[in-house]
Amino acid sequence: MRPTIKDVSALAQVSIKTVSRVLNKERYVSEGVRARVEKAVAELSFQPSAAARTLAGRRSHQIALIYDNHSPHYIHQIQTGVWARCIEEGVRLLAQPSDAASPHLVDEVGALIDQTQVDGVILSSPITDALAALDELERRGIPYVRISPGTEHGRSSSVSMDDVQAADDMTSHLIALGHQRIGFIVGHPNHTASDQRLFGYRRALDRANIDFEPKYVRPGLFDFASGEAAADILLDLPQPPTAIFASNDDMAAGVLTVAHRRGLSMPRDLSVAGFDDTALASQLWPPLTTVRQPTRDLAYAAAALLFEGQAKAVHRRLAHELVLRASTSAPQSR
Amino acid sequence: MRPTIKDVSALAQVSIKTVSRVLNKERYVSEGVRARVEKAVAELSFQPSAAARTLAGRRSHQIALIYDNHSPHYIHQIQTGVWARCIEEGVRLLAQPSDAASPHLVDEVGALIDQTQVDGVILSSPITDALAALDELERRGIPYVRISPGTEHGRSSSVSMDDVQAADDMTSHLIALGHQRIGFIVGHPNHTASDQRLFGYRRALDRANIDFEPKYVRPGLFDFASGEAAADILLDLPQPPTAIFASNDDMAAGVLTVAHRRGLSMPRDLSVAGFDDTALASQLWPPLTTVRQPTRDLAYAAAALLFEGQAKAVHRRLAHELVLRASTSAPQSR
DNA sequence: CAAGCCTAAGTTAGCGCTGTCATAAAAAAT
DNA sequence: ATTTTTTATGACAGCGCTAACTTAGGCTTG
Repeated sequence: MRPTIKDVSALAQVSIKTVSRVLNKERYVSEGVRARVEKAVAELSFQPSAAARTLAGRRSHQIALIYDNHSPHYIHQIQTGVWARCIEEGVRLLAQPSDAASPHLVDEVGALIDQTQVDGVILSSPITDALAALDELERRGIPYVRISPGTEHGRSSSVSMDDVQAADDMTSHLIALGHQRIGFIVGHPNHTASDQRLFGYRRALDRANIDFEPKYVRPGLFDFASGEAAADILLDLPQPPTAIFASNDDMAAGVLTVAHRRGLSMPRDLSVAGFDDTALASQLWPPLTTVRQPTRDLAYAAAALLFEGQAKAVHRRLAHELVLRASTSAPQSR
Repeated sequence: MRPTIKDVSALAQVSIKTVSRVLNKERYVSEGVRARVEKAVAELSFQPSAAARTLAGRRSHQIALIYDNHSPHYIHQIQTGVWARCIEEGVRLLAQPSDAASPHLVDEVGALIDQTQVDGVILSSPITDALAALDELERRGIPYVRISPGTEHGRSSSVSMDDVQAADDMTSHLIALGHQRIGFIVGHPNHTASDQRLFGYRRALDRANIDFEPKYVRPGLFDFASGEAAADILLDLPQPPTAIFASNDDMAAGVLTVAHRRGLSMPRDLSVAGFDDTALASQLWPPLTTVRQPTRDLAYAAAALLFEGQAKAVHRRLAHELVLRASTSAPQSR
C-alpha cells in the first residue's frame, strides 16, 4: 500500500497536522520537527494524494492551460514554458485543447473548473479573447493570466510582445534594404495580432513616405495554403512586389514554395520575411528572415504571474528580435 | 456554491447513492429514476468533483500521457489522438513531458501515480523503452499502453506501425526509380525505430541485389543539424549518392538545405526522401516524398486499447503510406 | 407455496488530507 | 512579576464522493 500522511506522522512521531504543515511549508514548525518529518517523508517516499488535498483544502495544486492553436510549434513552446514554471512551483498542469469559436467553450471551461478545482488558468491566444470564457472565470473567481490577448487588456494580467513594433521593425528592415513595393499577408482574422502586425506594416511605410497600396495586402489564415494563394495573386500583379512579408512563418513558407515553383531565385528575385521564428524558419530554403517571438518565455512569465497572485492586473511585455537570415536582401532589378 | 451530489439527490428525491449510480452508469436503476436524476443534474449543471471521486473510489477518471520527443509536430499528433479518445470516454488527460534518459524518470513516474492516482498511462516512444519506468508501472499495477515500443513487445499492449516495411517500401521506391547509390541517414540511437528503418533499407537493397555500402550510411539524431552534417559528408564522397533517404523529415530538410547551398537542383541532381510526413514535409521545396506515419491514429488506438482494459497484451498495427511528392525522381546522369 | 434469486433502491463508513479551534510553552511587553 | 503576544503543536470535523452492506418487494423454481 502506498503510504499516507498517517504513516509519516507515526514514523516521525508527530501529529498528522504537523506533517501537513511541513508539506505545505506553513509557519510555526520548529527546525527539529521539520527535519524529522522530512526524513520520514523521504524514507517512505511519501507523495501526498492530490485528490485528498483538493477535497480537503482550498487549493488543488493544479492549474489549467487552455489553448486553441493550429501551430504545433507554438503550442509546444507555450506548454514547455508553462510547464517549466509549474515544476518549480510543484503544481500540476492540465492541458486543455479547445475551440475558441465553439459555443460549448464556456461549458467546457465551467466543467473543467468544477471537476478539477484548478487554482488558476492560463489562456493562450486566441482563447484570450473569448469574452464569454473570461466572464465564466470571473464569475467563479478563478485567477487567470492571458498570453498575448487582443482585447480588453485591463481585464486581467497578461503577457505579450509588441506585435505592432515587431511588424514595423521588419517592414523598416525591408525598406532599408531598398524595397519600395512590399507585399503583406495578413494573419487569421480571429487573432487580434493580425491587425496589429498589419498596422505595424502600415506605420513603417507611412514613416518612410511610401504610399500604402491595398493591392499589396492580401488576407491569410496563418496556414501554408493561404500563404501560397496570397503569393500567387501578389506575384501575378503587373508590378509585383520585390519583397513579401507574411504575418507568420507558415504563410512565408507558402510564399517561398510559390516562388520556387515560378522559378524565382530568392532573395535575388524576391525577398521573403516571416514572423514567429518557428523551427520551420531555419529549415526552409533559403532560411527565413523572421521575427523571433519569445513564446516560451511569454508562457513562463504568464505562469509566474499567475503564481504571484497579484490582486490587480499586471502586464509584462517581452522583447522580440529580428532574425536576419538569407531570405531577404536588397532588390535586384528595377 | 457549486452543487454537490447531495443537492442533486434532494432535487431528484433519491438517495445520493442512486445519483452516484446514474453518474457511473451502474446497473439497477429504473428508467424513471434515471431520467429524474439526469434532469436534476442538468438543471443544476452539476459536475462531480474529480477529487472526491478519486479519493472515494478506485478510479480517478484520469490517465496520463508520458512523452519525450523533440518534434512538436509528433507530440501534437499524439496528444490530439489520445485526447480525442479521452473525451469520448469522459476521462481527463494529464500530459507529462519527461526525459527518457533521466535517472529521475522512475521517481517522476512514481510521483505522478501516487499523487494523481491515474487509472492508466500511455507511453510514447522513446519512453516506451525505459524499462525501469515499465517496472515501476507494473509494480504498482497500473495498466499502460505503449505507442511504437522498440523492445520487449510482449510486455504490454501496444500500437505501432511497421517501420521495417515502411523503410523497405521507400527504399524500393527509390530503387524502382533507377537509383543505385542511395544514401541513408539513421535516426537517433535512443529510438529503436532507427534500427528498424535502417534494417528496412538494407533489406530492400538486398532484395534488389544492390551491395550495401557502409559509406552511404551516416548517423543522425533526428534533427535538422544532423541531417545537414550527414548530407555534407555524403555529397563529398567521390561517388556521391543520387538519392538520400533520411529517417525523418527534419533531417531530410537538412539534406535539402545542404543541397540547395551546393547549387543542386532537386530532384534532378539529387532525390531526397523523408519519414513521418510532418507538416514540414509539404512546406519544403521541393515538397518532400516521405512515409506517412499514422501518428494521430496510433495515439487514438493506444487510448482505445487502454480503455478496453484487456488482461493480456494486445498489439495493433496501423498501416503506413508512401507519400510521393516532388523531391524524388529518376536519377539524371550516370 | 416456501426457498432462493434478481432488481431497485437506501444507509453508512471512510478515502487522505486541510481548516478550525484548542492548548501549552516560550518570548515580549507591561 | 504578571499579562499579553507569539510560536509550536495536537484533536477533530468534514470536504464530496464510492464501496460495501442492507433492505424489501417481485419473480422464478422445484
